[in-house]
Amino acid sequence: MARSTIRDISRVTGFSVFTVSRALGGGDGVSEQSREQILKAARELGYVVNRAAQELRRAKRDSVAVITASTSNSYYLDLMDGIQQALDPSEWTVVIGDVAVDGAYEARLEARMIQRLIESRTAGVISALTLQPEHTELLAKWDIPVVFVDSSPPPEAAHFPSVTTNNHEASLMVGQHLAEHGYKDWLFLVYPSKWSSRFGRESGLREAALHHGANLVVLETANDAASARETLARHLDGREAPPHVLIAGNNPLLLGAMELLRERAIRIPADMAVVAYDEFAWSTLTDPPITVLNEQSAEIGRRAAMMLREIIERQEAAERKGKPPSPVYLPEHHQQVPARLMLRGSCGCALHGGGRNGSFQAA
Amino acid sequence: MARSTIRDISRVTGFSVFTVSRALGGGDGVSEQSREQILKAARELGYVVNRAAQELRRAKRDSVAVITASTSNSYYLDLMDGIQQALDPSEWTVVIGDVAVDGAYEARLEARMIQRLIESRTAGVISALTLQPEHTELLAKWDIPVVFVDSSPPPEAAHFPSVTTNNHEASLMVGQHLAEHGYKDWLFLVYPSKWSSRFGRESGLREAALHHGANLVVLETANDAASARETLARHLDGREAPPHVLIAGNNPLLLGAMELLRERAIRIPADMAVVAYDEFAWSTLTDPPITVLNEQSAEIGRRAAMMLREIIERQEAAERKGKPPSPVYLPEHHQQVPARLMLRGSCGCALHGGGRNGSFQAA
DNA sequence: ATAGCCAGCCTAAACGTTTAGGTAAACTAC
DNA sequence: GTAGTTTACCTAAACGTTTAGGCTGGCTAT
Repeated sequence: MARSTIRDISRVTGFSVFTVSRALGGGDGVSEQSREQILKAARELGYVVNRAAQELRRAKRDSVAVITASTSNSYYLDLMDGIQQALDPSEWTVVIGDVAVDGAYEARLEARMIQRLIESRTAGVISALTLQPEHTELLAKWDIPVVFVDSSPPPEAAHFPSVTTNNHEASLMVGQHLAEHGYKDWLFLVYPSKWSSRFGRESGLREAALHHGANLVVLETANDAASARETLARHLDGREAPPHVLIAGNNPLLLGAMELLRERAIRIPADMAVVAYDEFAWSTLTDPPITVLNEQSAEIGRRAAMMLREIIERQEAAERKGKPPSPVYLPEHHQQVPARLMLRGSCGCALHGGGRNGSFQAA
Repeated sequence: MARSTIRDISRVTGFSVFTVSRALGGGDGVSEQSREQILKAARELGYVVNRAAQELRRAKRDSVAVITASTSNSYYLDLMDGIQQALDPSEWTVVIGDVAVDGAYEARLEARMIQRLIESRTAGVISALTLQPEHTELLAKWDIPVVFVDSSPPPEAAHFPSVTTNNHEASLMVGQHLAEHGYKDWLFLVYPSKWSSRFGRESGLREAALHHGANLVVLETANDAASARETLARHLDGREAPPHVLIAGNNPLLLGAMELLRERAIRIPADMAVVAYDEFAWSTLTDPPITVLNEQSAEIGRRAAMMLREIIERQEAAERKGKPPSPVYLPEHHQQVPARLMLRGSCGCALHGGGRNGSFQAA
């Protein structure tokens, strides 16, 4: 087959390479008649533009990367949905870069991913985890804007934009509800602080525990279901009775915990109540249905994507005017999205029917 | 900041552009001493290769695309895992191309995706759905190899490689089990035949129903949870009693069905048994735990990726020898992976404890 | 001492686009 | 009828790499 180039079309039609490029690109300076003739020839030759050549020549870059670790977390599916919604696929290419292997974060992969993104001159990055300081620095050096979602920028780059859940608030809400149930002995099973949402979640729970006179134990585990299960098992082995309530820091940890509780026949909520961060598809169908904090991750994704798009467009405008091409980050580029507590059976609430999906929303 | 190029390094070090390229690329023809000097300069300048320029110049392409629709199907997470395992990330870039919006397949997106893959001269494609004939033709024209997973090639391209579950076999196994329970009235809730795994699944159930003297109703729905719920609701409204057993064609359909059954307070398995295709993380924790057919999608992904890699390597070798660069597909490039039936409560089996994960495997 | 070879480096041409800058002819305004 | 503008097109130079081919000067084998 003939991998045809613009030059081939030029040869066939008799037009210059310039005219062909213009005709294909939809620019003006070509008569309608010539354009049609050129397009026809292109179709017949099976021409497809060579993106490498195109990107090399033009400054404009149109792909955006989303960096995540542990995509098995259903949180990210919604997040991606929101991002896709805000970035018209005919204009932007969204590539997702998972820096986890077997669900576990790997620093090595993060480095490789950043390198790759710079190599391909990515237009912008949405990161679902706090990147290592040297990597934000590198991206800044190459004028590639970054928006953090569900995570904060590293302290060295505090001015970088972010869209997060108001985790402290959300945890206060959780704590309030637990207190209403009368639970005094709380166990918070949580992932490492590599994922910065931990800080707000933990501080909120601490404040709530203090305020309501409850005892809070924080139990850290690696960020996957199997580790969560192991860690929780060891912890429960070391104490006489289970806590009043288990608070799972995210969806994979909840999964691991639930597997263990089922294995040990610990009844929920009779023996121990359970609440968790992260809404997920099966939450109403488990035994019992799980009370979760819904972060509206699709909304978070949508906002982050819009923010990034705006920053990139501003950057391009500045560049056209000959101004420095560094992205400009403003105070309004820090947004917080409120969360909602979805009440179901696992926290101890006795619910009759509930809404269409068997859930109530806390007032 | 200086977006430095090879030329800048050349200027700084005094070596020619050629030598710098060789030093960075790890080729020979450069003394160790010079190389170190060059690498040092590159590091100091913050040099990062421009991939567009690199790809333009060299023939070698190193990125592989996975085409899916409806990634929310947990099946695909495992599939991706398997693929990633087989393609060393330092050598290959795996990009995932979702051609669904809001979980629903869109032909428009498939066309755009194929276009994009050709534009960027992707080395190979793994497709989780039967591509449209004109698209396989287009990829063939550009000598881009394709391996189908969990789906067959279009009839026009029957010789294209594929790795699938032996769906017919698997359905016979399901049917056998349902017959053992004595169910005679089967309802198969299934996605459109755009996903070709439907054929084997349906034919197997038909054969089993015939053999065991059961009545099989096939109910088609769009491939997402919300549609499944609607479709099933309408179907149940139209009949006196629920069927003996509902067979959900995949994971999203199961989710939609379960939501409906819960809403209508149809007890499982007392009023109606449930079995489903696709293993998923929460299957043991639902109420009741779901009996599913486990297709071992990670294994399928691994095999497909290895197959694709081999085909690409063979293709490159042929090209180096001046032979035609078309990919060569062999008979052994059709593989089937057996499935396993995981027995849990929803089919009517009364299980005591089960294995560590509350499941038995059918003999 | 001569031929042959090799390591280490260079020059120059390619890869397939886009774009800056130009020209000739055809219109428009007066 | 002239000057100015617009339309439709062209030539040639980029973009940042890799690579084919060539040139040294020092080493080895005879």
